[in-house]
Amino acid sequence: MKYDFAAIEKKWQARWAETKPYAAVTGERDKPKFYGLIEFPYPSGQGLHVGHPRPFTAMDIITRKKRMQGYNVLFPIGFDAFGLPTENYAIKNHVHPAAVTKHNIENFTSQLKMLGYGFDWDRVTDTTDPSYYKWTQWIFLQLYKHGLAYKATMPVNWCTSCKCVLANEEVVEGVCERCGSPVIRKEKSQWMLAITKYAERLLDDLEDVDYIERVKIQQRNWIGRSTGAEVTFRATNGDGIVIYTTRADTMFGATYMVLSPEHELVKKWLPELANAEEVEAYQRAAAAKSDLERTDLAKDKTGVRLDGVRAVNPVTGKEIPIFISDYVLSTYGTGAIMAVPGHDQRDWDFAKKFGLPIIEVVSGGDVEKEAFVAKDDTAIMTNSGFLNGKSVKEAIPAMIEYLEKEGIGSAKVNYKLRDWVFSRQRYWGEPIPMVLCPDCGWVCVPEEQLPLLLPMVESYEPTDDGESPISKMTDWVNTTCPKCGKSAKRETDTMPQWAGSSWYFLRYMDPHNDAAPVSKEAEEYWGPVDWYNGGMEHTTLHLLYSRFWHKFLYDIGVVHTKEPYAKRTSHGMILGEGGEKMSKSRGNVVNPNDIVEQYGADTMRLHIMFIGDFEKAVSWSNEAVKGSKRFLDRCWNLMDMVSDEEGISEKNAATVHRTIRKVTSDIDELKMNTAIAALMTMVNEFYANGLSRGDLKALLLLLSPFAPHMTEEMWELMGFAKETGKMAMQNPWPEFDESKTVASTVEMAVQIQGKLRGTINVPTDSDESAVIAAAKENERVAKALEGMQIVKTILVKNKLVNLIVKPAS
RNA sequence: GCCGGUGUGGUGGAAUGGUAGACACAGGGGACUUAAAAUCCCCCGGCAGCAAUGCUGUACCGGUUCGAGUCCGGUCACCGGCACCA
Repeated sequence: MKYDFAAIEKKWQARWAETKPYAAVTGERDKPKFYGLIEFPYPSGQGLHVGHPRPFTAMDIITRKKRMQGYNVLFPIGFDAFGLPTENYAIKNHVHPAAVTKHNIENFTSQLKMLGYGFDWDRVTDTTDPSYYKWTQWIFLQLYKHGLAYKATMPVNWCTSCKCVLANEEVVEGVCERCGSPVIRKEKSQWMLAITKYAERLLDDLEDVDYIERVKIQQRNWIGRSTGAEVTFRATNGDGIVIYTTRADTMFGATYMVLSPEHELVKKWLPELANAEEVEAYQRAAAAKSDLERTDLAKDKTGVRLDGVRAVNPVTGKEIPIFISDYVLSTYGTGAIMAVPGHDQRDWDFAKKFGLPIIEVVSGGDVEKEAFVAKDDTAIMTNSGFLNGKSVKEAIPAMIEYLEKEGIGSAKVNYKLRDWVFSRQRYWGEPIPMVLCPDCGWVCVPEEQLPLLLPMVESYEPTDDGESPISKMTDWVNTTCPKCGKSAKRETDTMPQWAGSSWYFLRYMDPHNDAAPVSKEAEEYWGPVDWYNGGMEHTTLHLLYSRFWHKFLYDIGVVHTKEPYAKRTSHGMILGEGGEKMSKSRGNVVNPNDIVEQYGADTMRLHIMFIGDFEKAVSWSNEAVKGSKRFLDRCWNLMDMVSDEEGISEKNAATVHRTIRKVTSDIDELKMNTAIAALMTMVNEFYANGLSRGDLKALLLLLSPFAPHMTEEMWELMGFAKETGKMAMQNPWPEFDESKTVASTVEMAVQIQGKLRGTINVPTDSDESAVIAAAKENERVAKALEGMQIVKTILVKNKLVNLIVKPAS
């Protein structure tokens, strides 16, 4: 009988839809729970591409194995469906984004079902469903009520093409992460979320979670904690200028100061400056620069000296000039620095350009050539009064202690992380449930009025003045103040795409709850997510944002754990043939549908796992898929050669037990490629030795997470389903017997001086004398030993023996 | 510049400090077949050799070790992240 994958896959998918073997049971106490999560897809119009099945199949395999190991498994799926591509498609084709979304979700759903994933389809969550975004809005209101959401006018990243504000995390190398258009700075009033208040916890709690190291490192870098000191410099007009420095030790070398162009003291001082016009011109020029231009011009320092105000270095007592320059950022530290050109390269560059004095206060370099920035023990303070002779490491705390005693400074921790710009001037997102009343200011939409539905509009086009399309819907915008009843206006901006995805994993636990985002009972049972796999590109966006929301929900008692995800792993990208990124323009996009049609879902699943190291990028090869199909064919054909023998056969025992051990541990370690290789080896052995019914049974159970359709069909055809009364996937995961993994004889390597000279077959666990005796009988070894005497032997049991020899005397 | 990662056959990739190249793809040979496909079996890093076998080989240079793809020091190349963060 031929392996008719199309019919088999259709049959089993229908049976699973009917019997729901993947349903998770909230509150099941007889089994341990396991919550496996994958990042829910954005339902794009192109449908699933080969990038999706990689993480999905891996977690499907993990959760299938967990079920067989007796866990109550939650493996859910949903759709992160708000977002720009859908909106843009809707604009172009004059259809409502909701209709586009519905259509795309249907398409995705059928594709996911086609691949045979064991999702609990009764828990599907869609971020654009009002019954879902009701709770996204509710969480926003809680954030607002706890002072973590606020409206602020500030320079924000503005995408010139999307006509929309972007979060810092969405700007990559000065251009929009989505569309690649230049990003400029624009003063706008925006909703902000105070993620910086959680910076320390987001950093510290990384210690308690099992994330792969590069994710932790990337989050740490993004949060960017630095320790230093804040110091007040006195200006000649009496004002205090607060600066932040990590190098308090170098204060004796501070020969000038720099404020960011946007610094408030500059505005205050303008009237008393002799060159106010020049200063204002510089400020205007800096504001007009895009992020890209700011970084492009990094090499060439610009700035203007403030003519009329100077500062006093508090440790030297000397008067020093003050500049404004855009190399000092308004958004980090205090927006003002003391410049130490001898020991900071940026200050050095600026000082050289403006002819400012450079003083060496740390010896060891040549400050005439470049800034000397070393901080190790060999760097010794000089020209620095009471610090002279100390190392930099000693000098920093000594100076901070001095500053604190004098009352002019104190230790300070700073973070690179900025607050999260939370409003978007687009249609297809969650409306922000706030009302602006001329008398009461910002007022929350009452919780009982949620969800605040998106209004139907005629056009979704963003406006050139940077207002949301909803702003034109006067019926919707004009409302009454929930507090005082007077006429008021609704917020017309919507939430960013990251809002809905910041808590969706909680909704899966209790997807139909209308009284709370998630019930206490369900959250306490399922939380936290045991294993979350997703892309590296979400490390500083989604992953950080959702940790922040979760910590907030913890603080207000919605969830019982500080961290949402106990474990986080990450998959590499699937590249096109030749290692290039898949893209429509290159024409190298692989559609999973085509693979499934040609080879079947089981082959697709198996191959995407076999293709290479899960964590690394791999290139897709249409040719290589055949190998995975061939393997499944070989498995199928085993049915023709299986003997009547029940139980694991004697001749295959070592192979079978070893394979069970290998596959079991490899799945847990996400080494699917070597797990499959081990299964292939086992099948090759079966072809060489023949196999029993028990051998085949073990193979089917081990293979069932990878190729669930074919294994169920074979399980049934072989009569195993009748015997056990269960589908293969409902049987216990096979156990291995360590004692049976070893064969009676082993092949050992014989080395002489560390070089391989031959191999010998000896009984397992042979001792040194037996091994050496056997080695001497080996022709090649004997030849190499001629005229030599053995002076030392190193024996690695059952592996190798290394003979150290010297010429016989 | 800073922080990560990677470098192994024609290709994708395996190797708790212990027989480098498992397992596959491609390629070559054979069996079956009227033939092809499919299937089954064998070979497949390089150099030399009919072969047995020998030498050599994991980006490069050096070190530690009985033994190094693996550990240490240095160099080069590529990939990812951050980037005027004081």
